[in-house]
Amino acid sequence: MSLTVRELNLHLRGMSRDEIQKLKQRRRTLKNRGYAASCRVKRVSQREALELQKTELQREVERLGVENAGMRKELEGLGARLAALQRFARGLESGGGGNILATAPRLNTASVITIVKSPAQRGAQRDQEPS
Amino acid sequence: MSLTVRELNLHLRGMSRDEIQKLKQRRRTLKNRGYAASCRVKRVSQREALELQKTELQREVERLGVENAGMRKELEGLGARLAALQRFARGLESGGGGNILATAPRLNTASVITIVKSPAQRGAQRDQEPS
DNA sequence: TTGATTAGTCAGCAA
DNA sequence: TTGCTGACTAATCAA
Repeated sequence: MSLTVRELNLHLRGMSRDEIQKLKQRRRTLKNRGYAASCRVKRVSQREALELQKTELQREVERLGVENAGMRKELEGLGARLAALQRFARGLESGGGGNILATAPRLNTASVITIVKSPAQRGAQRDQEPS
Repeated sequence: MSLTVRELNLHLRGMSRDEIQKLKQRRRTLKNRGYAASCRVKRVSQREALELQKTELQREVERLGVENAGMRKELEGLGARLAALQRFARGLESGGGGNILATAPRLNTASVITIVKSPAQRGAQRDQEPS
């Protein structure tokens, strides 16, 4: 079966035309059988590849989603801290030029420093409204 | 061909056993032809569905990636603003209890307020160090 | 019996 | 000629 045409012809000497045609057809049929088989194998492996890609993409979506949620939470926390600082700074401003100490006493300054120094994970600071 | 067995038998009266078997086989063959066809159709539509899902997932990954990059940038900006505020607050602290004005004059207070008031999209404020 | 699926066969296209 | 693929057939399995 795995002979070239030339090699095949070598073995075909001294055969009737009919026999030769029959043999060639047989050869073709056997080859076709193999082609059909590899065609099916290809079909299956392509489907599997597609499913694999799909799974990987799903994993990627999951990963990005988690990362995304984490950053959203971080942004929320930082936003709350900035808002608290903004309220504090407004207090300093509204007190007038010369009397900062009245509206922003030593204690408040320290608390701002504390807020600023704390890393990132406290959403409760949103509630620290100075009224 | 779309008759039930009962309906078929009605038309089978007065036929030789051979003819009946032949007809039944013919019926089966025709049905098989249909089954094979729908099997191929199914195979194709499943593949298309898989490809569609893959495309949608790729789009989702792209969307999440963009959203992700945006938030990362936002976090960066907020972080810079908080750091600047922290340096300012440290300046207030190190000046001692009674002399806040010396280390945090009116001008600096105003600049902090400006920083705090601006929404979110300016990365250049990192350079506004109160010194 | 019916419907689905697999493997083998042939037709027909493309390289 | 070779290789691939669609459609058909028969065999086989599950329901």
